Amino acid sequence: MSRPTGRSADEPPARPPGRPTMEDVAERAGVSRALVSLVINSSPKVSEQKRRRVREAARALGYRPNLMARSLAQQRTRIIGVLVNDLRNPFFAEVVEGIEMAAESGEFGIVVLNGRRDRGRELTAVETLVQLQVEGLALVGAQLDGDDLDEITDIVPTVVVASDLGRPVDHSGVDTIVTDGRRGAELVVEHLASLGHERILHIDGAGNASAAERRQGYRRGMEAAGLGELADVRTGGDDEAAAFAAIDEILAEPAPPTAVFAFNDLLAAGVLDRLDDAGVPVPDGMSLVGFDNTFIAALHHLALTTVNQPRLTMGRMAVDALLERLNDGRDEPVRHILEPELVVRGTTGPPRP
Amino acid sequence: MSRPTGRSADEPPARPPGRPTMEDVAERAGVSRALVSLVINSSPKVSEQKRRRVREAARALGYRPNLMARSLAQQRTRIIGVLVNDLRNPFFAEVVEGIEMAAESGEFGIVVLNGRRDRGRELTAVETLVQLQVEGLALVGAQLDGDDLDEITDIVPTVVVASDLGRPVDHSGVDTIVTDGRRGAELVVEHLASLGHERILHIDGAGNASAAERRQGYRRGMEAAGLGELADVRTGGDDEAAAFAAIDEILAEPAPPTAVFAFNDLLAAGVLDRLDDAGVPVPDGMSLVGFDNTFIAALHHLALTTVNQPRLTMGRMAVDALLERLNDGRDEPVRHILEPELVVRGTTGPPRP
DNA sequence: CCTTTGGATTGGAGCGCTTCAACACTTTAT
DNA sequence: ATAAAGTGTTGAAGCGCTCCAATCCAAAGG
Repeated sequence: MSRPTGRSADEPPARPPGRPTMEDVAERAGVSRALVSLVINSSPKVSEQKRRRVREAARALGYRPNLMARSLAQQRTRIIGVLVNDLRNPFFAEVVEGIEMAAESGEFGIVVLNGRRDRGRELTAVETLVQLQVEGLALVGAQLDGDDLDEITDIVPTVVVASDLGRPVDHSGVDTIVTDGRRGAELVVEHLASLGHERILHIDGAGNASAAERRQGYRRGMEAAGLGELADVRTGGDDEAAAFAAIDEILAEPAPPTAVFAFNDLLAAGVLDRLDDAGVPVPDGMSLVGFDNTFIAALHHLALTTVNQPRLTMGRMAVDALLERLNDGRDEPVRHILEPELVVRGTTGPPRP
Repeated sequence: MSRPTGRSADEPPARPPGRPTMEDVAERAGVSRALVSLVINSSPKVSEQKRRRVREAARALGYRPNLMARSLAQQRTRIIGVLVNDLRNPFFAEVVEGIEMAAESGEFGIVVLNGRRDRGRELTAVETLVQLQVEGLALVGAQLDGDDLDEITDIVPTVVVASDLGRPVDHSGVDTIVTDGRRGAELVVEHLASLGHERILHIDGAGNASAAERRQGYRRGMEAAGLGELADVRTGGDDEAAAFAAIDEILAEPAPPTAVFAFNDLLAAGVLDRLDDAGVPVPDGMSLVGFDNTFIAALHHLALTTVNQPRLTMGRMAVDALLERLNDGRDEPVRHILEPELVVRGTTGPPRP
């Protein structure tokens, strides 16, 4: 009575809509679904003969495993979620590349979501990633703060790259990979001061994640150089456009600065453009320093003095931090603070006498 | 039948590891799993009272729906997969932003995978996206050709952006959004020729997806200008470094060109650097044109003459094309060919007499 | 009073896969 | 010969969710 392959007239062959599933492959190869699964996952305990038959059937049908189903059954996704502040900023794009490369060699995939400089979007993006069941979360230059992450971090290991949650007190689930922005800013001021500059202005990153740190470094540097009361910070942002207003303002003043330290390279490029418009020569009329050492700074025609951050390394370290938690079970937070490096190019020189 | 170690018979439900599921929420709210599902999907047919109780329970437990499970059950993901040639190229990054924005307003999410200029990686990336069950596929500047996509395109609607599969003959599942690269290149040559240049060299994009088209446009332009036999193409690539060798070669020749048309802005920036190294003034000693009109070209210190491509628009159109297939059931291919626009800046001028 | 109606709720059958205990068969040890 | 110890293979129980048909219950209609 029980015919195994009893497909009688009342049951149509059934290739309704949809792609072939494991079931289809199994049927075509004349084996069980379980065996197909073993073959797909290249288990060693499958006879060469069946393995071939299954492979053959899979190819013939154009079978592709359904990652969603697999993840669900397996209770893991092997995906690292990446939230990036702004993909248009080459600095972040390169950090992400570093993350991607490292993830790849750790057998993980990544899913990148772009916050597009909007904190609200960052929040929903993180939520999406968590719901996607990512096994680790890398926040690149995120503007989110500790409170936003409170709930998240004890659900999924998190690493914050190229920005900082500030006091990492109660966030034992969060690792941090940053370049020391304070120190970087100090280096900048030291450099400018040693060239003889006194009126050194900082155009900051406004609410940007690393802005506070660099501001602080700037202030400290000014004080250390005995220029404490000349310290002057203007609100900028994180792209070229943000620089314009600040520069216009400065140039209209009675005693403009002789040097400008911009929050990042993009901003510095904007400053450079605006100074150009105004006919102020750089560095003779004004010295200028950026931050990040993106490829833009290296362009000979800009030759921007800046502060280097090792982007690929940061990306790699971020993934390593995650993998240590995932694979080795580490559960205390780590903080890697990388040394920034001043890169002197052509936009800085002694002030005009 | 001895059972070595195991859960005792009176084992309480426990909260093993793992996040709360719908089941947990249902239990806490004293309702069925189905009802919780309805609430989560904001179905109108739920009493206000139960809705509140479920919401409450969900919040208390920190419940987050599992997107994998949902997609599996629902048989759809609402995800558009994006494969991008190179995230470090601001041009592609902006196209992706356009895609992301459009997808968002169409209630789709996107997953971006980076090919990192490697065709093999592109292939596996596409495979991954398909397995992820994306509902649409956007290939941005991909190097893949028709054969690679043969199987893919009748599984999932595909749109090729900013590159071209060439003859779209048998690929009725593929839409195309491109700027007319041939025309763009012609515009460049026209511009240079009208300035009086004759020895106009093209440093191409090597195997890059849009390279052939621009090469062709260059050749046509040269012929149209009566400069056909002066046409000269050198192998470049798609980043700054690729330009160096070509420039060194050119400058060593007896009769170097008076103008260079580079495959894209990045390459042009490399050319500019190298010319700078060699002490060749631009545009007086050499005119230079890029392609893409990325923000780099707009920097005053480069002021690169280039060809604009409407990146955000391209991204939007790509998503629209996909949505037309997904939502409206269109099934013939469309090809949108956008008009390129020459942007004249400071790197082009008449040749030195 | 019973039936009808319709809104609110629920049971249960999947979605495509993994996984594990159990089962056939060898092969080897006893 | 039988028991023990492998090999391959498979049935079936999930993974967390959706969704349809069935059920329940009150209010309305006859």
